[in-house]
Amino acid sequence: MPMGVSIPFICERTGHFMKLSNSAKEEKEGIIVQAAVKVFARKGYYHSKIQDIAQEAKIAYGLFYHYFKSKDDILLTIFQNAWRNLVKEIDVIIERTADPVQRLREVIHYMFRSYSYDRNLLKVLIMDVPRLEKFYEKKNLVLYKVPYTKIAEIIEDGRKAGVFKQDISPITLSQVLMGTIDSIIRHDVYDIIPGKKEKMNINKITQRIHGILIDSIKKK
Amino acid sequence: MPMGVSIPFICERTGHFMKLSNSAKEEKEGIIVQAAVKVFARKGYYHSKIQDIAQEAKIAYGLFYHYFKSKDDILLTIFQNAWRNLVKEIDVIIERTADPVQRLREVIHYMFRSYSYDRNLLKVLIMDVPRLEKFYEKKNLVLYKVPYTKIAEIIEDGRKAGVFKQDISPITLSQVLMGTIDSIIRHDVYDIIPGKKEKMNINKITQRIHGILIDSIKKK
Amino acid sequence: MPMGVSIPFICERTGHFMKLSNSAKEEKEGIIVQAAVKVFARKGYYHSKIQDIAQEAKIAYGLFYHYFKSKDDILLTIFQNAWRNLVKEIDVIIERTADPVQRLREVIHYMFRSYSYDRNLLKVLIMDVPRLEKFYEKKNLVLYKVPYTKIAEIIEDGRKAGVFKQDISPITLSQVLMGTIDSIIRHDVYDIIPGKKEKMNINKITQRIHGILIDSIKKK
Amino acid sequence: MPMGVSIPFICERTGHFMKLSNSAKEEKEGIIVQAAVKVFARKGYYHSKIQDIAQEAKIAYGLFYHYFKSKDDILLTIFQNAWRNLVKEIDVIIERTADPVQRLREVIHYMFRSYSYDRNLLKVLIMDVPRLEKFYEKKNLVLYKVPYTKIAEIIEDGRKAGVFKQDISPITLSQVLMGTIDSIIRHDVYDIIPGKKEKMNINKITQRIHGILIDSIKKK
DNA sequence: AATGAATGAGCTTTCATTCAT
DNA sequence: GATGAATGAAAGCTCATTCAT
Repeated sequence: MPMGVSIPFICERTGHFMKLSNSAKEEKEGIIVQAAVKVFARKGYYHSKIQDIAQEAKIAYGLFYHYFKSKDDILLTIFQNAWRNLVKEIDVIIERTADPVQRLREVIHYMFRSYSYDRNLLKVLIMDVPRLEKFYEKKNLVLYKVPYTKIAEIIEDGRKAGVFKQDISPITLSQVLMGTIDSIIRHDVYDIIPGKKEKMNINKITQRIHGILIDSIKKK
Repeated sequence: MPMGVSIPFICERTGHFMKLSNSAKEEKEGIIVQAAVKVFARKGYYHSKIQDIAQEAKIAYGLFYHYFKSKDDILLTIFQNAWRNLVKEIDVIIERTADPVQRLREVIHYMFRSYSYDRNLLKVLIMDVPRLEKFYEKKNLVLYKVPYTKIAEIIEDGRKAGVFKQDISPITLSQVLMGTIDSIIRHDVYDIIPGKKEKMNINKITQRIHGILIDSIKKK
Repeated sequence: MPMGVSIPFICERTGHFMKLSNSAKEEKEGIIVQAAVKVFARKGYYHSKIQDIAQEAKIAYGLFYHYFKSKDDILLTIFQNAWRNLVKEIDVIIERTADPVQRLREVIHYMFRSYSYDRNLLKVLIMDVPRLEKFYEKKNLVLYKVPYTKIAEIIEDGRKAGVFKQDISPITLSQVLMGTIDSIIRHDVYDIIPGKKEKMNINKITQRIHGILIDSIKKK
Repeated sequence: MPMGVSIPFICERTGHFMKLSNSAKEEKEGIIVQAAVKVFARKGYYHSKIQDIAQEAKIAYGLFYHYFKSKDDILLTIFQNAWRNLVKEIDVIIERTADPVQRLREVIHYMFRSYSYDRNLLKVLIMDVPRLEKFYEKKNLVLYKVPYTKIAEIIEDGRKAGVFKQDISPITLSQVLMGTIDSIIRHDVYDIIPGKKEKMNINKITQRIHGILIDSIKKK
């Protein structure tokens, strides 16, 4: 399953991907993370200086190190926050919705909605996180795989319920879905660079992707 | 369409992605490029030093600059060579095969075959090229998009020929296909890190992906 | 005369090198100084952070600056306290004992006793104080030289009293004595690093050093 | 035995403590080492910047790292060169001179001569080397102890030959000698800081130290 | 073509010190 | 007194690139 990929990540409740915490400490942490996402997206991780992040966050750069151990550390934090939100949201969808067809639609819609909400974050997740050595530590890889597994489970549920065909491979289909979304977002991200471009039509793109997938797996 | 993506790139004739040139100059150039791919794949572009490449190629590091203008330059060269091979191969498939269903199978097979042949190159194309500023120069973006267009054309041909349904979006389906392949390879690349792992079963994975796609678009 | 050297410094009355003060302020000050000695001995002055000292003293690091002007300041304080104790103790010995031979024995014994009591302090005096710029201010150099002068006076007294030979150089002999003690302690300090090692036999080492010195200067 | 101490180190043949090598590489290395000694002596190891050394050596500071792995590395190199010269010189004296009394005189004289020749080096050895963590690696401690052992052997030889008293402790006397020299030089080094002061009278100081030592151990 | 010495901008990180609370 | 967030100067080290040989 592709990573750095079609990863929605906003928290639906807060509309934000960092916890808006009460404690001053966590609030400032959130400000710095937001700044980092912006800067990383704009210049790329390796071309971003701590100074850039500090300026964006309007803090002295020394303070960065009060909140994060290192540049790597904040990138990892970004990944973990985003991914945990994604996992949480899929869980919410599963709980709220019973129909597998509808579940998949909601997952797809959430992903595009999240991307649309903060393209920068997705760009960072796609482009920068996978080159981070620490990303490949077991703990992170385990987290990374959770959404892929959950989607496969949705499909498997549908198969058991007789809604989907019996001869499908849920895990492959999970990859097909995630890969497709990834591909679309990625392409969008690449084109974003020059700046122009109207925003993606979330409803339309969701409809289309969902249509293709369901077409391919729904019992007829 | 995802880039840095499911991009096969070996030249079927030579089994290699660099021209095996006659001139001594070009031969050495090829050796250095091969070394660079290996090093970039292992350490990532930003952690790779010219010295590392030189060592891998068994040359003095100063000599690197006789063959390439800069570190950026060689990464761009890698992208261009790979992509041109991909384009060429799709053209060959189109010329050799008329049936749209079969064409798509061959394209998919070629991509996985290429990946299987040199995982390092794919890893570099996926992970390093998209972070290179020069990649976003018009010339390169144009080249980058060609395979996506060509696959869309194959699908469009199939539609016109009445083999595929009429109400499909060829360009979206091209993205679905490329995204899926990307997703699978990417996942494989991530897992590669620890080292072990048996090679992907090319025929099986081709069959499965092709099956899903065709299932979704073929007239019944 | 070597500095940062064979300088005993405990106060015989209190068994401690800091005044055990009544005021709360001075008590906390003493705790911090003790912590600093420990940390400096372990990591060296330049590798010791205020934070380390604060942790060792179980205080917040900001509080350090309520008690000391700067990092330099506390090191200087350590030197001055230690040295004043040394001077005071030599005075006590001179007052209490008349025989020059015995006086020297007591001085030697006190020095090794002090070292044995707190190796850390000696290590700091030997290794860290002499690299402190402020140590070379006149005020401190004057203080530093006092013990050397006092020992030379003891020897000069013995010469005048006819106990020691007439053709000796008291100041040189003071250096011989201090240098010897310094040398032994220093060697001990270096070896201390790995951790093990039984404590120095104070009586034996005193006897030996005293024997050599007296042998060399006593009238026969 | 004190270290960072009374350590002569010039090579009598070349009048220099670095090998004056033929190879350009080693020559430049020597220049940088000389510069480092000068700078370390002037500002202390921790206050010396690589930039300072580079300026003193008239090189670009990046070049420093072509020749030395780190700042620590060059300090260790200084120690090792100096100490090897000291060992070598003691060997030469032992070979050239049979009489233990004379041998000791020559060792003492060599040490003061070396100090007189390059006070900076001694200052660095005394003040900076012992705070270097790597100095305490076994390899270096072994090297460090060699001169102390060799001097003890000279004394032991004299004892066996019946020139010195039978009831002496050669290793303690080695410490007495080295400690004394150390003490004198150290004191000199401290006073040097303000700048003035006439040079030490090598012959006179040698005579005096040698006299005290021999007085104490020679059979009468 | 080949070598590797030379250059120096650039970057992360550390940490003493200050200060608002 | 006590806390620790905030500041920013400082410094070690890296490494792409140039160039003399």
